[in-house]
Amino acid sequence: MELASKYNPAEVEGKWYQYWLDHKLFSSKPDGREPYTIVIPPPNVTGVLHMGHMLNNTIQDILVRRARMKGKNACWVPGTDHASIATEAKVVNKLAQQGIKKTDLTREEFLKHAWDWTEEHGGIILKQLRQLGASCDWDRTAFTMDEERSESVLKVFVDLYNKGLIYRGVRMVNWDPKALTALSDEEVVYKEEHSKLYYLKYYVAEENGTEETGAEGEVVHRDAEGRYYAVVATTRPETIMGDTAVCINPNDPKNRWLSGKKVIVPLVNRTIPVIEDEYVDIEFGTGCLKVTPAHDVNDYMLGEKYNLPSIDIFNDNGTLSEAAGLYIGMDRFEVRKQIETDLASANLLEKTEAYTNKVGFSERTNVAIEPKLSMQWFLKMEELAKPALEAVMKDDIKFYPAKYKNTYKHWMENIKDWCISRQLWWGHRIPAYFLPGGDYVVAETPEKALKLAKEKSGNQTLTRDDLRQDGDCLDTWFSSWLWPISLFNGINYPGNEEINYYYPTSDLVTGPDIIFFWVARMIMAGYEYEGKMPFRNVYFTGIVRDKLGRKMSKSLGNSPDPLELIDRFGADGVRMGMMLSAPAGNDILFDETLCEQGRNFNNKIWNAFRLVKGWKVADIEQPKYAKLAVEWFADMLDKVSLEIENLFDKYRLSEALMAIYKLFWDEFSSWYLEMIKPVYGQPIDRVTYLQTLDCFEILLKQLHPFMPFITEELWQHIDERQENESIMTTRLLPVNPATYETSCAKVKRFEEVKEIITNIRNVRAQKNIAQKELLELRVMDDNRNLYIYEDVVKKLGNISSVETVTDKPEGAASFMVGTTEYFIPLESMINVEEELAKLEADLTYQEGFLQSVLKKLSNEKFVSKAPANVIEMEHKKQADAESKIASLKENIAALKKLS
RNA sequence: GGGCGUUUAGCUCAGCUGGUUCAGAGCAUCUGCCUUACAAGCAGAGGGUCGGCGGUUCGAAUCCGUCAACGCCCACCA
Repeated sequence: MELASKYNPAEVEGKWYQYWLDHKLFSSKPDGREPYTIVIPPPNVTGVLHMGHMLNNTIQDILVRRARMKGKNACWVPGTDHASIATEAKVVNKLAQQGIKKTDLTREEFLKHAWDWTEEHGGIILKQLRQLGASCDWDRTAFTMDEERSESVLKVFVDLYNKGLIYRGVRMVNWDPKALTALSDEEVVYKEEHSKLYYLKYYVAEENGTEETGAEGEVVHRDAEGRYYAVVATTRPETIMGDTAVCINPNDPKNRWLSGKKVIVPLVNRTIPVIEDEYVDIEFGTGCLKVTPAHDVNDYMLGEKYNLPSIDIFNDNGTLSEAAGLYIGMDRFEVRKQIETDLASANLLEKTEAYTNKVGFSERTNVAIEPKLSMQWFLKMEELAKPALEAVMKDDIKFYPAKYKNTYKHWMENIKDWCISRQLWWGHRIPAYFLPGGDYVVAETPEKALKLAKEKSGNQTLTRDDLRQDGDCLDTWFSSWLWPISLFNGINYPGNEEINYYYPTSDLVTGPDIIFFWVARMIMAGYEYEGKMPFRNVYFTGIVRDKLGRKMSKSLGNSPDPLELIDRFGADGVRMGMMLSAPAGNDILFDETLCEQGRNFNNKIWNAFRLVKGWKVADIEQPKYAKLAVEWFADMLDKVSLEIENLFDKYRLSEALMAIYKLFWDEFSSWYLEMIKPVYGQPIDRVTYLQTLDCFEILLKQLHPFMPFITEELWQHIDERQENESIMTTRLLPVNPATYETSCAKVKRFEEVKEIITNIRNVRAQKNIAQKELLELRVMDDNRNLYIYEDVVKKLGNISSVETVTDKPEGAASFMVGTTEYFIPLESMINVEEELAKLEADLTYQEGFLQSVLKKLSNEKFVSKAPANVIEMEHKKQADAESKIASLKENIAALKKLS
């Protein structure tokens, strides 16, 4: 077989992916095996693959492929999310480009556009995942708005409503004036903004003068004409039209004089009361707070408490409404500028100050959130949260890394009701139907609703047309929180075979940014609807950043195109590049050189394979060095395999990969293959050859979860394979922990041999002696290891003979491994001075080391308090150092005689 | 404002319940090699006061306190 000297991923990746698909190797059906299930975090249906997906899905694929090879029935369920607000925004934009306004369309027309868009762009991302090698069971591909999922969502809504957990009411919500919808608290991101603090004058109304001023500590304002006024600090002067009170703290002496007064809203000239509440911070601004119940969450609370009127001065799109009386139709931020000038010219603006505050922005549309009173649907969370919190705290569900338990706990303990309605069209429409009188019923279908409506109203003549369905949609997360259940139809057909088999799923791999949006809610839904956790482990990935630590973003242009990376480095190379530096929960600083490293590794594997397969095989006796090598490597494989096992158990995937990387590159390629390599042109013995292929196969299996394509390609070439066979379906056999200790011991023993060889190479390098030139090796005393591995040392060191000596040879380079001394006779090639300097440096070090050990041992406290084994260790160090010093001194003396 | 986390080699990170010659790995760097598997490579080498200070201990990268820098999450100071 001829293989190119460089691995070409493009040639094999497509071929094998198709092969896997053709043979249904990703598909899963319930059977007698232990299930291993992952549900994909559904990407937005119209999304495009980015580096975050690459990381996330690579991890999932590694876990799934490994589980499959461990003999589990692995099922990775793919799908997409309708992403209500994001997709609707995209569709609105696209329509706008065609000159179509959403408001000009009926709901049905708009949804037609949205579905068209979804069909056109939807699922691209899933196709892209195939290039990465994702081993999803594609036959199970789902969509949060497909029939089964939609049905589940409505069922759950009705159920929660009937349980009294869903209610409808007018509340202060986060309003997105661009998307024209309410948002949940989680969809609001707070950013610091440099703005101004405006100090406004609120004149005291004439009718109730100010005669009782003058008390200690009061701060009273009067203008040139002697009129009294209060000063109110605000960051939002444009909301004064909605003011219905001014509030002071009853314990604030500065503002005592305002108690019981009425004041006049600037420009608006409305007279409003001064109320008192301890909510007001005495130290902030002037200690006077303007109260705008319709446009601030806290003011709303005050309004409720003191029964204040509420004036909604904004339209839904953030312009001022008729109710404002002024600036009608102007945008809120325009008004802020305008009103500043108007207030100033009316002499109602005392001053402004620079001020930095936090402003909420819509996560999706990035416009400033407007707190707004509106009628919305809410889900009560308190009861749902209890079992969900406990599950994580008790580690029934494990978080990796565990630090997110804290974050989770804090949120769950302070959970607020979830605003689940959105004023959007793209999504699951709320199954509430209004009767002509304003009453409503909640049911999964219009038919059921009609039946209920008749019962509720007692009016049997009602028809479908008399019922008006609520126009709102449900929050996207109201469907995704059911994902692990709805994918197996557990809501529609409780207790069906699939849900019983696959649920709870095994691992969830996702980003910590959606821990509340999604993870927490899935846990709640899991306990509510299945009585069980939705997954056993949650692996939180980090955020992919560029090498400067910046988030990858379109606007910065620092996000590489994943598909282009795959073209350049191969899917396996990119996968490896991502995994090499992605410990759970840590952000990964992505650098293309990581992919390069991945590609290089692929090439290394490729070439190692080329070497082995290039040998001629003969039925000759197995050389001793080869036999030793095979035995050693078997131990090495055992040792590392168990270590990898343990790392996987702890989800330390990048470390597991590194362990395999070193195993393959350093141990297998650099040591093992060099050991067994036959002399050029000579054949290899059959025994070693076959054993080497066995080792190679095990290595490929260990590598396969990380690098599926190249491992499949080479595995197919190891032997004659049947059509339908795949490395995917081979088993990764467990390591026997009982033999681990002995394997480790043997591996360690061989490390000494490696050290001897390295030292020989060093001598060659220093003396400029070519590898071809044969050398001799002398050992000071009987060394069992050397004796056992003599043939290996001879081969790799190119040593003609190894002899044990009792006297130090003269004119030889020397080195020590452990406490044993080795010599390489070189006669004339020895530079005495150089050699002396080296030995003396070593001697100085050893003496210093001995001193520190002796100091420790002469410390009475140490000797009396440290455990025996530690003291013993120190004694051994002492003895070793002393023996080294003795032989170094001898060598130095001998050398000096020579010079 | 509260909470959490991080700080170890030029870079990215390991280092679990203190104790092997414990200061590590990969990458990068440097030196020598185009040695017929691989220059996307081979053989070697150098490099860190473990963020600062203080404490506990026979012994601290590891435990405690404190300070500093950075990051993340939460929170109604207009």
